[in-house]
Amino acid sequence: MREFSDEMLGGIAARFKALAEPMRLRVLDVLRRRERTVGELVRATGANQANVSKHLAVLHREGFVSRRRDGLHVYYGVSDPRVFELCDIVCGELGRRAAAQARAFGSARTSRRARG
Amino acid sequence: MREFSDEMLGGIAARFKALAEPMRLRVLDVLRRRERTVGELVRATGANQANVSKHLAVLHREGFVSRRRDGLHVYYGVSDPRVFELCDIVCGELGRRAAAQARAFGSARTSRRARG
DNA sequence: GAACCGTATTCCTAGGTGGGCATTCGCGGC
DNA sequence: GCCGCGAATGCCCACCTAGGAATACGGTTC
Repeated sequence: MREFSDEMLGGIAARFKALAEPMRLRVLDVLRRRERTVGELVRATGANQANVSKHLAVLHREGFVSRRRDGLHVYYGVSDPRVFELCDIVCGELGRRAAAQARAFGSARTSRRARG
Repeated sequence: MREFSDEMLGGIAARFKALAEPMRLRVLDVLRRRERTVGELVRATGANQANVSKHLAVLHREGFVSRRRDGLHVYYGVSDPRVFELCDIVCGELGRRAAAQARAFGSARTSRRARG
């Protein structure tokens, strides 16, 4: 009567784990607009080259980014834009929770407008 | 020029991390249909009571499940059904990748149909 | 082919975390 | 109050992993 099998749970968890890292999310965020070389990502994120490569390997293994070699450079891109849907859903809830907290803390001042 | 601030990245990553665990996903899966007590979840998941409680604490901290006390029992429920959207998106990609792999492995037999 | 550039990989360490166990807490029954 | 039940917490251990430094790999240029 389960919706997900054990194997599926493992696979889903593995993909979530790939996203459960601020630096990897930042990499994806940088890739949002267009594909980038590893060097560009290093500059954009502030992390060192080895780490960026490792994070990219994880994202690639889980199918979030694509890889393309061009001479000395390797270009990475978002292979499925739905990953941003994931972030938006998570982020939306985050925003709602923050708003709820704000209402709770500042209820005397903002309660009317907050829920109005 | 970033879409997400550092703070947001941390929050998003924290929520993904809460989902990056097969046992927690299984708990959510059990809660999909209706709310349950901790004891019911223990029986349904096969994990021991302490672990289930700890996983529920994580899910609760990140806002995925709600809590309701009723006498000796504590009922947990899914506080935002969108969490299943997250799983479905991730799972859908998983399915597409599996299908692609199946095509790759079975190319001798299916290559004509697979790649046209 | 030697030097060079960009990228990937390896080794290491410190910190985080799931699981098991024992204990404590919250609440109701007696 | 004491006991019993369900749930939460603390402690421990094994494992994993992000990050840093050094090194290896791949490809281009001369």
